[in-house]
Amino acid sequence: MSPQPDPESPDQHLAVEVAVFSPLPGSFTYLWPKSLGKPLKGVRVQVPFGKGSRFGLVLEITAVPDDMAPDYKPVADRLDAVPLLDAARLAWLERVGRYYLASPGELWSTALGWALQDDLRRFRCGDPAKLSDDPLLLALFPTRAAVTLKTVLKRAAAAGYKTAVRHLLSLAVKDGLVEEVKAEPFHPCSEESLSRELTATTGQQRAIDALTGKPDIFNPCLLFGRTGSGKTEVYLKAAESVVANGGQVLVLVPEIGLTPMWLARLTSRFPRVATWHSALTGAERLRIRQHLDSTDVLIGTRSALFLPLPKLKMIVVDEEHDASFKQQEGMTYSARDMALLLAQELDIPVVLGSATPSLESWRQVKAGNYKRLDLPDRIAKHASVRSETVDMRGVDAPVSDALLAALNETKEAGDQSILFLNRRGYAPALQCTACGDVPECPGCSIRLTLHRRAGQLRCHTCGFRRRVPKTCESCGEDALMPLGEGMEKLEEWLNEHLPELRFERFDRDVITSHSRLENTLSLFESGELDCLIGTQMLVKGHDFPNVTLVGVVNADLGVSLPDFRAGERWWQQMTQVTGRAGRSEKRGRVIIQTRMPEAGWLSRISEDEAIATLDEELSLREMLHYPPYARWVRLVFSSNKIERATEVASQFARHCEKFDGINITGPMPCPMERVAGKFRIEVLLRDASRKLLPWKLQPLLSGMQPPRDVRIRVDVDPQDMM
DNA sequence: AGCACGCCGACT
DNA sequence: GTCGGCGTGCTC
Repeated sequence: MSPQPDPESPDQHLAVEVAVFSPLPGSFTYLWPKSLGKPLKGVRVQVPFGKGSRFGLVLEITAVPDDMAPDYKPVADRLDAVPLLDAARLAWLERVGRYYLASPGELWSTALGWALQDDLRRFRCGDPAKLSDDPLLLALFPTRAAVTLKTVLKRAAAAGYKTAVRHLLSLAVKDGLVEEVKAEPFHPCSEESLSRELTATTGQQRAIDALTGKPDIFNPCLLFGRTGSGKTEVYLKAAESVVANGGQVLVLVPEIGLTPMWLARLTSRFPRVATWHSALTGAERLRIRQHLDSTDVLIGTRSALFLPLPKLKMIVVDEEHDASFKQQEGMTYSARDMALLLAQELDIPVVLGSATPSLESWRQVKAGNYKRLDLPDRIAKHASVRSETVDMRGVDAPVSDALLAALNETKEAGDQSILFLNRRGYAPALQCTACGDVPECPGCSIRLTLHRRAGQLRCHTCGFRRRVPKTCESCGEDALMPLGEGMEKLEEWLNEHLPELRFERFDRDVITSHSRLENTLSLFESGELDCLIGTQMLVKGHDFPNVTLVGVVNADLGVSLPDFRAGERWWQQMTQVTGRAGRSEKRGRVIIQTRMPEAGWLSRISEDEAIATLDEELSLREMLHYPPYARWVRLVFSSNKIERATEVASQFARHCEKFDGINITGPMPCPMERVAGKFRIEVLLRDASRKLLPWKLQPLLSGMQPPRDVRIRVDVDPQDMM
C-alpha cells in the first residue's frame, strides 16, 4: 500500500496514477509538481511517455517516499483546472470499463476522445493594464489579438517556460486576465419559426405520459411501434416536456446518415440543437463543446454518449436493435447498453425505440424490467400495403418482369420506389470459366468483389484493392466472368431496361461524404429521381413519404450466415425495408424476390408478425441457452503465425477450465479465419447464469501476460460472430 | 499501439 | 557502398 498522501509533509512527494491514452494495460505513476497546483482526480494531464509525450487522466492521488521519487518522471502539464466529467459520469465510466474489460488507457481515451481538440481553443488578453504584472502573460499576449493554444504554447517555449503553461492559462482565464474567445452560436433558430405542435393520438399521449410522468427516476421504456406509427412525435413531445423543465435530451441514432433527418425535425421544434458524429470538423466539435451547457437536444451517433451534458434528463435510443450501436474497434462497447447504465447512474428515463426490437430488449420487457409502450397505427397500414413474393428460380435477370412492371406503374402514377440489394460492387466474385479459379484476398479468407466501374477487385474486409486481371492468373485463359450480382450490375441493368426512369444509387461506394448523402436525399425528396437503389444504408430509418413501391431484389441474402443472430438480423432488415412502403395515405406495394419461395421465414416479413416472431425466437434462445439468456464473452487471438495464435488460445482455455459454471468452446478458427494477413483463433466463454461473466474474467486475463506476437481481443456480449 | 534499435537483401 | 525489410524491447 502506498502511504497516505499528505501535501504538507516535506519528506513525501505527491504522485498521481495516470491512465495514459494508449492501449497498454495498467496505469502509470508520475510525480506531481507543485507548480501545477493541487492535484485533482479526473483532470487531464500531459505526460512524458517513451520517446514522446501523451495525454492522460489522473485516476488517483498517491504519495511516494523521498527515496523512491527519482524512479518516476514528473507530469509535464495540466490541461484542466477542474475535472471534465462529474462524479456520476466518472462512476458510470468506471463501471463500463469493468464490464467491457477495458484497460484504463483504452477506456479513458474512448471516453474523453471528444476533448482532445485543445489546439483549436483561442485566447486573448483581457485587461492589458493588469497583464503587465506578469512577464509570462506579457510574453504570451503581446497584443490583444486572439491566438490559438498552439501559438500560446510556442510563445511560452520561446520565453523559456516549458511546463504548467496550460494550467497558468486556465488560472489567468479564471481571474479575468485572459479571456477565452467564445465560438459563435450554432443552428440559430428564432422562436417564431418553431412549428406549431401537432395533436397527439391517445396511444402517443399514453407513451408521452409514461416517459415524462416520473422525470427523476431510472425509467427504461421500449417504444414499440411500426414504421409510420409516430414514434418520432412521441420522442419530440417527451423532449419538449423535458426541455420545458430545464432539462437536456440526448438522442442516439445508429448511424451518421440519420442525423440530417433528425436535425430537420428537431430544429423546427427546439431553438438549440446540436449534432455530433465522426464527420464533424475540429472547429464544429469545439463549437459544440463550448455550447454544451446551453444545448436543448443533442443528436448523435454512439460517441455522443460521452459528451457531458450537465442537465441531461432523458436519453432516446432510436432504432435500438441496430447492430451499429456496438463499437467493434478498440474498446468494444454497446452504446445502447451504456446509455441504459448512464440513465441508471443519473436516475433519468431512457427510451429505446424500434419497430423490430432486439431480443435483448424484448427479454427485458418480458422480465418486467422495461416498460413496453405500444403505438397503434394511425392508419390501418396492413390493409393498405400489398405484399407479394416472386419466385426467381429460372429467371435470368436481377429484376423480374413483375417488379419491372411495378416500377413502371409507380412512375406513371407519379410515385417513387426504392429497391433494396445488400451487396456492394458489380459482382461478389470473379470466376474463370475455364478452370474455375476465383481470385481471393491475399490477406483474408474471402473472395474479392468486382468493382467494374473502378476497374478493381476489392476486399470488403480489409480494404485491399487491385486491378482486374485481363486473364485468369491460374490457367492464363481469357475466361473471367462475374459471379452473381451486386449494386453496380443492378444499376446497369435497370438503366438499360428502364431508360425512362431516373435511378440513383445509395450505397457506401457512391455516398462517400455527408454532402453527397444530403444531396441524394434531397434530389429524391424533390422528385428529381424516380427510384433509389441501395444497400442497408438506404433503409435505416429514413422517411420517404412518396415511396409506394419497395422491391427486395434478393431476399435470400443473409438468411443462412453462420451466426446464431442471422435470423434475427435478416428479419429486422426485411421488416425495416418493407416498412418503407406506403408511409403516406397512398396504397403501398412490396415485392420480394426469392429463390426459396416456400421458406417459412418469408411469411414473417411483416410488422404484423413482429410479436409472434420475437416471442418465438426468444423462447428458442432460452431453450438453447443462447444470448440474451446467457452471457457470452468472445476472445479472438490473432497472429501472423497460426501455431502461435492456437498455442496461446489453448493456454488460455486451459487456464479457464477451473472456473465452474463457465462453458468453454474452442480454441477454434474464427468463421473468417484470416483477416489482413493475421490468423484468428477464437475461444468462446458462455455463462448461462449471467452472474460470472464478464466480471470473473478480469483476474484471469491480468494473470496471464500476453506474448507480443499474439494479440488478444476481448469482446463482451459479441454481436457479430464473424 | 507507436517508435526505436538492429542486423540481412536489391538498388540509385 | 546504402535504403529498407520487420524481429524485439520499452513506455511510470
